[in-house]
Amino acid sequence: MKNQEIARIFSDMADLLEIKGENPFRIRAYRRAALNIENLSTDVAAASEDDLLKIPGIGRDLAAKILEFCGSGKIQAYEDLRKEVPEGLSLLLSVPGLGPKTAKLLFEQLHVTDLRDLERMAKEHKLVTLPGIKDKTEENIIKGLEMLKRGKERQPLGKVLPVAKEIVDQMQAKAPVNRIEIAGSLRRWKETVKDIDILATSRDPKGVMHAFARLPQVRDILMQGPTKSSVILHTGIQVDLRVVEEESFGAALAYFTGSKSHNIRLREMAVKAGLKINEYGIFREKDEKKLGGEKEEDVYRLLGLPFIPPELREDTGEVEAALSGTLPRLIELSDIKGDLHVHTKRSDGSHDLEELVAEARKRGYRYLAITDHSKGLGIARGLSEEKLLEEKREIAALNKKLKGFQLLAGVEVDIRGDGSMDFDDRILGEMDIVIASIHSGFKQSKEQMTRRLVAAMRNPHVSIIAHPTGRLIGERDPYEVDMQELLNVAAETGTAIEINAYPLRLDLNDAHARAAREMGVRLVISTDTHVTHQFEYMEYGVAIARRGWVEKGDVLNTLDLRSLRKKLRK
DNA sequence: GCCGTTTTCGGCCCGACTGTTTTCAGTCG
Repeated sequence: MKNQEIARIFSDMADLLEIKGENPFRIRAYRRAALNIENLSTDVAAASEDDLLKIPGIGRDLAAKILEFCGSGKIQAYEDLRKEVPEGLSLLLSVPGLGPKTAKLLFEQLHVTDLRDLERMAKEHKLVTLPGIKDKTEENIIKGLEMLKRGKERQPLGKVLPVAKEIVDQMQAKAPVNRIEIAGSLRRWKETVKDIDILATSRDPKGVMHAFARLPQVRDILMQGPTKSSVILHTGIQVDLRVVEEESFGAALAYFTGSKSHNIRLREMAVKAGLKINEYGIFREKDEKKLGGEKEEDVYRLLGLPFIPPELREDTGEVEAALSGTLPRLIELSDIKGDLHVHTKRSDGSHDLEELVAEARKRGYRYLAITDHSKGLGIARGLSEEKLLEEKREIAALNKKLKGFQLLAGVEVDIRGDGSMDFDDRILGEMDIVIASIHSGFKQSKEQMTRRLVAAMRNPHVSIIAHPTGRLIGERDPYEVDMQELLNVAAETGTAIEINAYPLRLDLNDAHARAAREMGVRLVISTDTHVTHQFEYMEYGVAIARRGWVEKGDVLNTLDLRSLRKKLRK
């Protein structure tokens, strides 16, 4: 997919245009286009001009630039811009608190062209010679540079969400808050997040701000006003807290949940309808009369829209779908009837069958697939043929004792480097469920990787492909795979693709899940549990599915056991 | 640069906080 490259170029172009002091609306058009392309579920390289024009925020000009890039590998306008604005200057924008105006000023007056120049000048106390810059601004730039060095990149959802929940708990205990909720990209369950956004209501906003700044996790206070504060935690993550009145809570929650581009769409619609939306409510334009805002639903209702769930609010077609009454009925955690990817201590898990069954029943599940690793995966104590069949017999014996719950005897069979399966068909044919996945040869070419996965899907015994790109968010990049081809063959062969709910995997990701669904590919959501508390990760998997517009009917492990067994056979 | 049951030209979301300012520009979300 060329999408990410093109998105990055458009976003870079926006930065360069901003430094040049271009028309802000033109800049916004580039940013919006970048965002929409980044979140697109289909490959722009395969799109015609007509297809491109259907993408929100893409008009004649940007469509031509995309086609130019797909044809020649570059965009002339971008190359020209880069010649005009010195390399490194757009990097200045990555310094928190330093924007395009200051960058331009620094370049024109002091000939600063990169971060090293900037740091040297700031430390030599030269920045204060510029108009509008005094000691405090210079200090803030030095601080911003330090923050940048410490790294402020996006962090995985699974690491940040528990931190956010802990802060909410502490605030509830220590601060005079009434309601308090996590908002922002965490509430949208984005797979990585840049910061934590929290919204609260209180009769004593100052008291809330005071308590917030004194939380033990706080390393640094970035700003603190009467209703809004930002801090940095010792872990380096930024937390923004906003306090509003009770009667504005819904409007503020909508505003603070974003995404930014979704909000802009709503506000544009509001303007056209003679309304105004801000974080305090929804107002009639002519007389400023407040029409609503206590509940989040008010915002959508007054625009004539059904409620749009937070996971969909990315401006990737959800507003259009809401307008035409075609929003999906998203899958919910309670729809999940069982987990189809679980390890025992026979391979690299920590529990025996009875312990896993007890934990699954506690969650209201009706079935569980036991899928230990295959023999070739020595590092995970993969099972030999004999051990696997022994486990199968044990499962059969246990099943006889269980009421209203069944175990499926399965295996997570390794797809070898040459595309062959780590067990032969005779063994695989014995199992209730066969998951195939890749654990080695991550560096192979896209063609080789795709060939391995396609070979697995064409095996009549393989019902599911697990974690199909092998990524670990923030730790290991996805391996190269032709996703379009993978999904084509999945649809053709009836092989289900897994959304792995382990928070560092979340693979399929949201965009791929959406593409899969549109192509009629069967999905499963599984936790890959090795230790029982990991069953909880199901909510992450369901969230990613929801971000991919996935409905209950798209997911096999929402079925009862009978129907599931039928669908697992090809 | 995009977009259109107000417009093919002339609009384009809205507000908090900071610092350097006597009323506002810059930055951020």
